[in-house]
Amino acid sequence: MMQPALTKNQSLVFDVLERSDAPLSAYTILDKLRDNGFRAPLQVYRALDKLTEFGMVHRLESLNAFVACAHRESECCGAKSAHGGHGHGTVAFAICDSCGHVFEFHDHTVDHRLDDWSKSKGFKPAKTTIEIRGVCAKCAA
Amino acid sequence: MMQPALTKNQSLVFDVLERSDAPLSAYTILDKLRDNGFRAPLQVYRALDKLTEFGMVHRLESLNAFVACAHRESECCGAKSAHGGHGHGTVAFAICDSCGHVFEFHDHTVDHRLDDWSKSKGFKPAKTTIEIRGVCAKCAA
DNA sequence: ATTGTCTTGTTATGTTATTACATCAATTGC
DNA sequence: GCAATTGATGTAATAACATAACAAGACAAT
Ligand SMILES: [Zn+2]
Ligand SMILES: [Zn+2]
Ligand SMILES: [Zn+2]
Ligand SMILES: [Zn+2]
Repeated sequence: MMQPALTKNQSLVFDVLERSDAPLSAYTILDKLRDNGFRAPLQVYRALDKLTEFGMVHRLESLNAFVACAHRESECCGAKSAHGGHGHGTVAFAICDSCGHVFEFHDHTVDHRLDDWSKSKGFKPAKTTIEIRGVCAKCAA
Repeated sequence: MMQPALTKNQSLVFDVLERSDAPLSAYTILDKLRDNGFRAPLQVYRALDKLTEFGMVHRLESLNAFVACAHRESECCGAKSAHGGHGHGTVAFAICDSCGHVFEFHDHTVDHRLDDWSKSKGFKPAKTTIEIRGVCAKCAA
């Protein structure tokens, strides 16, 4: 999917996420945007839905929170989605429970193994979630 | 962790989950146990916490729901937790969005790759979530 | 019996997400 | 120009998921 120019609300939500160094819940985003005219959760959820669809934002299922995509094209094997944009395949997250920092990475072997399992069972995967909760190097020190 | 005998509430919750062929939310479990004297969410959540701790129940993060463990010791490489009981390491789930059936499996290679990533970054993993949402063979047919 | 620990019951509250409906703006076809 | 369509927005109400706080009961160890 090619991503069109962002609407006003989408831009506001994305900017908030990009400036944050930890995942934010939809309601936290809402609070941060009250001064910009946001009054209801739906304004946030609608923007998040689109941004997620564009691949610019990821939802962290184990946290019920959202992060701006931190995928680095350069340090990646080149796994892309069929979509346009900077899209990517399955991505994994390591989430520090101490400082909240999220590391986004891609592992081709992991993808491949999960694909193999799916193929062997005739399971048709649509979306895969991989999240490692733990403590980052800095916080563990 | 060795698992002690289950308490009354823990048994009731576990039985409900074991009889179900799809994941159940805490509130659905609550409804099913009204006739057994359950009146409040906390009665369910407390039991679920313990059952999860014992490794008898898993929480599906992408669904906010719970399943009884379907781990087959026999078809497993032998990855065990340090705990007693039938404990296991990281397990993956394939969840059919059509019929709700959940396939629980373990892939040693995947575990190993994620461990490698953690080690390389000095990240200390505590709990890993792997969930594949899609459509099962039966439903895709 | 007293203490400590674990489980339970109950009420209230907090947090996350969606439904329903009205409105507004940009685009397309005539 | 002027419908008709489509997509974005605003607002209120509600649903769904989860925890805090406190009281009371069960049970074992001393
Ligand atoms: Zn990304
Ligand atoms: Zn950290
Ligand atoms: Zn299991
Ligand atoms: Zn199915």
